[in-house]
Amino acid sequence: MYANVIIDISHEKVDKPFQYKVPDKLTGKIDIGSPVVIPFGRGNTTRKGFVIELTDEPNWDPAKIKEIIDVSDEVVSAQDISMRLAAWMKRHYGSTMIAALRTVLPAAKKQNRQVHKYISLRMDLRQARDLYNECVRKKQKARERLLKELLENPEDRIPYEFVTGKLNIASQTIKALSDQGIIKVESEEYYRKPVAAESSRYGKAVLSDEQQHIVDTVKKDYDEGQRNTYLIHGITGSGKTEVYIALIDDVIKRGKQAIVLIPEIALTYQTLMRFYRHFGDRVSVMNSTLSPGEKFDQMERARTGDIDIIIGPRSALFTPFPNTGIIIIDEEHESAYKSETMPKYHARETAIELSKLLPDGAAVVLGSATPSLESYYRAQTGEYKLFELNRRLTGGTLPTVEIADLREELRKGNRSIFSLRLQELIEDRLSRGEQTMLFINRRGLAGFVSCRSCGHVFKCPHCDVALSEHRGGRLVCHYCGYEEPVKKICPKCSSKYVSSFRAGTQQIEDEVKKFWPQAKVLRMDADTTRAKGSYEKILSAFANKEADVLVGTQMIVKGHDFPDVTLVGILAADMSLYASDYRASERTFQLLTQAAGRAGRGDKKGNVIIQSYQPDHYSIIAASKQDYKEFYDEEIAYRDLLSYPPVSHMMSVQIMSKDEEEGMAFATKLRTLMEQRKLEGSVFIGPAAASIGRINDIYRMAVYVKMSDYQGLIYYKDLMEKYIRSLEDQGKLRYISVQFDFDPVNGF
DNA sequence: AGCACGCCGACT
DNA sequence: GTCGGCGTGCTC
Repeated sequence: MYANVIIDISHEKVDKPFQYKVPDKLTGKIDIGSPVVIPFGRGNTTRKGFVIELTDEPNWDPAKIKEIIDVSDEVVSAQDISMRLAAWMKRHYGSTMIAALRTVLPAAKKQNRQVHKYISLRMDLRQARDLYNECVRKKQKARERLLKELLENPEDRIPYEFVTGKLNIASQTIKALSDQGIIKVESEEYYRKPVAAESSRYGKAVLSDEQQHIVDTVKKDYDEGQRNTYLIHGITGSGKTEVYIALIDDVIKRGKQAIVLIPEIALTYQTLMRFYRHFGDRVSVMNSTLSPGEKFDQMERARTGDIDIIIGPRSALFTPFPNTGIIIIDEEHESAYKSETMPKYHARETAIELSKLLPDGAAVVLGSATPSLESYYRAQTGEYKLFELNRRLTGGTLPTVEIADLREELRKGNRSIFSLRLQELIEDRLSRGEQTMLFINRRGLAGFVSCRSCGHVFKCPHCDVALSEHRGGRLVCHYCGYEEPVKKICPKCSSKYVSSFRAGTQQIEDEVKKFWPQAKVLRMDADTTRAKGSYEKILSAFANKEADVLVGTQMIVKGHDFPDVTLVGILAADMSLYASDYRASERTFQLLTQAAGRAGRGDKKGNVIIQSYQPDHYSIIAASKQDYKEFYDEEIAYRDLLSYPPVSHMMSVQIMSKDEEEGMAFATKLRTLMEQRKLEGSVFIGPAAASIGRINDIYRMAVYVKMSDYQGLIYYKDLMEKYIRSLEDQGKLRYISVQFDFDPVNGF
């Protein structure tokens, strides 16, 4: 048995695996991710390393392979935990160890180290000049070069990297000179701080009874040694952020640190500032706009105790705090918490695993106004502790929500995108100088086909998902591969208004201008926000009342309160319902609830119009009532019936191939492989073309496995991985790649 | 990174 | 000869 080990030193040249023999006495004690003590280098100095792979075959001259000395127990450093977490991610999500390590370990630290070392002269110039001459005479070239540089700039400190790099002087030489008292090596830490913090700290917010109850419970559990996962189901404006801050305060008092995950930094700027005002410069932010160097600096600041709190996207989970005490995941239902690249990890599950790996454990707090089915389900089963925050603290009354039946509109002869009721209300708001938001739900616009007369949607007879129209006039199911030709006439009501519904923000903008030429309209979508800063610019223009109407996609429903918005129109609420995956209803409900929450944030009463072709769909009805529980009960019954997550588990085996037929044949082969070793209670679906069947001329297809036992899915994954590896070793799998996605959130 | 090896000039 | 500094290359 051999183990591939990476050495615990951070330098490019040893940043690769080294192979060691696993001695008999250690077999079984060593696993992927284990910290081990190994002899290294000519002098066989003992070093710490981490096992990243175990194999039977040596791929190095066996005579040269040394033995692992021992498993390194004890002192659980931040790095040990990262390694274990990476190993867990590899097992749990089916990626390579290298990919897992890359995700878990801080980004490359090549340029711009956080610690700057400087070299300066430690003697007066005359002495130095004598020494220099002596070096010239003795032909001690390295010393000569360094002294020359120092003599030319006697006032300056020379950067260490310049000396070792440009001047090519070995570290030993520098050390010798330093030991002899000729030069001085100083190190100076500096960090790039992405946001200049306001140092003023605000006093404690007064918490409501509901809020205080959460804080007290979590504290009490913590004192009793319990490390739980909590779900806070709190409507918008119910004060989740104050609860987070109070919990963090407590954790910091205990000498521990806090990780706060948020979906996208740009969208929660206001929340961010609340943290800054409370914690001052003890808090730092990570986001995608930071350079790798800046990101690394934040990691370093965390490691060295310069900060106690990090706020950032899912990758902030891997912040190497010495002693993390709490992990908070805000807006936990957001799909951004699921990685789309290998390893396809979910921040929520990974946070919980991390809390278990931490030597003293950590509390995990999830918060959302519309929790994911996963979390609410686990709260129901008792796995998480559930808290409800039902009162709006910020005041403002809940808006009146009406559903406009678009089938009815068509019957009345209204073919415009706006229902009569919406037209009436827009007119009213324009006359009163109040603002309107028009929201178009474009998610999952894969080209579903519906009857505009009766609302009938063409669905797969086997899977209960909408069929998508593919070029060539066929309707295709992405789950099982079922196909049928596009029909010109609705099979239900014989109407000929059968069409795929496609409407963009541009169209809506034009339409508004046509109806109300006097209205000033702003548009926000992927096109208008491409330029840097344009997102904020549009939102602040709208906040300053430079426009009457804001038209946009889902990006307008998050963050930012507009007190003068008293009307929200959701133009095609069912758009996301027919996305061809099982989370369509959940996403629709979440989007509608959020969009509706935009109206009436000030003291004026708000209205919301939800336009839909399917006004009796439970996710639309529940959203109009702002009733989460009603939605949850319906949805969980559906998931249960069809064995979808969270009731069961699902693995998507994603095959990418240059050749369509070859890829399909391979997908079929994988299914057969699993069927030969079929486990009780597992169901196979596919292979079928992925919802995006081809990207960059690579064909994509998927096989799905549903099973209530997650470990069973891992068993299948290991089986396929082994098979794929054996093919790769024979060089037979050059144009096909396979990835696994467990409990997928984003369609493939 | 850290270490050893081989090379080279300087000094005894 | 030997000593000490320097540069290079390797580490399973």
